[in-house]
Amino acid sequence: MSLFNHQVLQVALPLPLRKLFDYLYIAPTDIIDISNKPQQGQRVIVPFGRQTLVGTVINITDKSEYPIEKLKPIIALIENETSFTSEQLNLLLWAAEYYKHPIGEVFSAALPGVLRENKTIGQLAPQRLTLSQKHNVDKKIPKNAKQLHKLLSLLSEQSYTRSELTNKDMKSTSIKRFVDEGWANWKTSSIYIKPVTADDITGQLSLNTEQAIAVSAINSSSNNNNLPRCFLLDGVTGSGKTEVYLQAIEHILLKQQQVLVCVPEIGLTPQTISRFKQRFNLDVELWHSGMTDKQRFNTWYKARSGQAKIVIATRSGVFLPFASLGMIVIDEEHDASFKQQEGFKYHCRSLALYRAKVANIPVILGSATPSLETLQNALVGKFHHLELKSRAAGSQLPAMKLLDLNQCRVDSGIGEPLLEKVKSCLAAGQQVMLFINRRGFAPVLMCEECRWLTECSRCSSYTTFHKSKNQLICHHCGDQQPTIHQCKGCGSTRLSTVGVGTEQLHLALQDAIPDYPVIRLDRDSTSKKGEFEAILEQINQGNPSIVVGTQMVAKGHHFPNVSLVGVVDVDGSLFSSDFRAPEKLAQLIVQVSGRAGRGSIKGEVWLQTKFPEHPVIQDLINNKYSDFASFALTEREMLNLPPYSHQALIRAEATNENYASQWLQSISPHLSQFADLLVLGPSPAPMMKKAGKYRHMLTIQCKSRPYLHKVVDWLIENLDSVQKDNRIRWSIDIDPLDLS
DNA sequence: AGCACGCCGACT
DNA sequence: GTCGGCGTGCTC
Repeated sequence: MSLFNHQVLQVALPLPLRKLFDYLYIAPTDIIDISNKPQQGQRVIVPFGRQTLVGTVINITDKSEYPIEKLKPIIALIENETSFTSEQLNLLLWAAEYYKHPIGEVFSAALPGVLRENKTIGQLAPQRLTLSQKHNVDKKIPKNAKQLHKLLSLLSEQSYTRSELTNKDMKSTSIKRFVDEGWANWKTSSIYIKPVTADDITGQLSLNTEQAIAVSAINSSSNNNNLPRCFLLDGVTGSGKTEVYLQAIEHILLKQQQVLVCVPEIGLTPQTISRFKQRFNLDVELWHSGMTDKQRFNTWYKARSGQAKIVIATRSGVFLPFASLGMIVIDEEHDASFKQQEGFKYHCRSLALYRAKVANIPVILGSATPSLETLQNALVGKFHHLELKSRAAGSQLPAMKLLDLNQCRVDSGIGEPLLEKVKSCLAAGQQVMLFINRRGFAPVLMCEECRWLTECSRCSSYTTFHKSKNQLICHHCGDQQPTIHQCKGCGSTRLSTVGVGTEQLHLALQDAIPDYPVIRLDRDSTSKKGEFEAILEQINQGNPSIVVGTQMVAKGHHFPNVSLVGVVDVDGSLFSSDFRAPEKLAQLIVQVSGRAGRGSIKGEVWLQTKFPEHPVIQDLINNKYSDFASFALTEREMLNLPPYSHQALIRAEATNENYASQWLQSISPHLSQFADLLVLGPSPAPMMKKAGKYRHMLTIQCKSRPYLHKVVDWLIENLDSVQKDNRIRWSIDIDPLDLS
């Protein structure tokens, strides 16, 4: 059915529904308004049931699947412009399809908070202080009023926002004077964006050969040959990755394009930011969750207008609009915080790669410990592999020590020699850091006599000991067996679990070393705002103390007085149910190695293990990360694990202990219609009981990504009809990282 | 997700 | 007699 002068708008609404809603658009008869025709990417305000919602126009047609007489007209087009660039529209449509996430939530996630409501960009655009024309201000300012003269000369060049003026040390009283006198006023006008010149860039460092090769490879990558434009910048700590970024960025800026720099959540440190600001006398903007709505809008706006030359952002920065994006840098690309774990579970790196491919611009993925996914891409030639192997003079690696826990007394997870070493460091006035990799920690039952571990009889995984159920559960395939009390290898009854938790370690240390403070640093102990910073401050004072923490402590911060780092629970990672645990452990060890012994003290890193001959352990202490990585990749290939296969995860949660698992169980038979598919589970999520909900998951693994997506499409289409159960809440995770 | 409607338990 | 619990169903 076609309607004269009526159009059907297919609108994405911020709802957890994988569909669009159709609305009528009735062209206004008013000739003045005729210019405001609906376009894709335009925000609209629509009636939805009893509420009104802000949505985004995705398609404009003249027919609808829905009975056309039931269609409601939109309330209004919010503004006379598109809220998403065509680059964003392309990215978001692809992302919704790839991650199988409700499209309205995807679009909503890409908007700054203030635009999720019925407000126009024009209303929110930052006000700029603009010089009035008629006044002869120069003569009216007293000679000795330096601030006012400086402000005048600034404003003679261009208009400024309040925050830009504050950044230039302008006092609010001076600004007020200008406004009160009528010399200048606040306007929302756009500004002339000055071209970037070589004068805007200062303080380049000279490059070593490897750095120079990397910079020239990136800068000479062009869009008219078939070489990949994605670069893995694989450089050890202290090898000068940042200088390579900066010089590659310089090249883009001089082409009058913008650069997006994505950093891990913890990576937005003042040092990083100031390094960019020192190098470039240009508009460097930030984008992260700690900013206010207004600050976020300003960055969004400046990226879109082209004013922001560089945006340093956490993962959601990949959605920002750019007038002319020229390059994306992902620093510490292996970092798990690039994957969103809740709601729309996208990976910043994957989206950056897609976005860059469409825009035909280069991407730099930088890391000292690249993810196996990225290394694999480099190996098969999808990415250029640029290596920086030499480190800056003066920095020396700490000594690595392996502590065999079979050969010494162990108390609460700490071997006696390590405890003695901790004491001697403290006595020498130094600090000690002890790490536990608790994420993915799962207790495995082990025989104290012959070191046999409880294995799953159905797959090649180890089973996890569940004390509450008194069962051994395989988190890989979900198989459950009653707990055994005798070793199947030697018959011994001396069975114990591998691994310790932070609390246990914290208490044990306080007990053993009462004279020094034991500082616990992890997500649980730092949930309150500012608490984390307060603890960091305490550590930074440098007084002898022991810091007990999880991986988060290893990132971004360096404490000057740490001479000893201990990785307490290496074995927990070796036998974890998460196949990525060894990779994470290797990354952690490389990172903490950079933490021990800065300055004059030579550091030591101690690894505790009951399996000193384990190949992963041997690789970690004797070889470089790259050796470990190629070993790990071989193993992944043998076991057909990612990146040699692809995974999708169905997570289900329910208030009843058994519902989620039973529901997932009933899904499995329906999947047998698909060939070449490995279905694992249901198995309990590592954090099985969370907020009173019982969580289980089903892993689907497949060699072919398109085929996997076909299966997931079928599931989404049929999950609610085949196995209707509204006591269950389920979600899908494509390319899951954290199997919890 | 909201927000209604709807049908059963403890309160003025 | 009603207030309110959250199960169920729908929203173009």
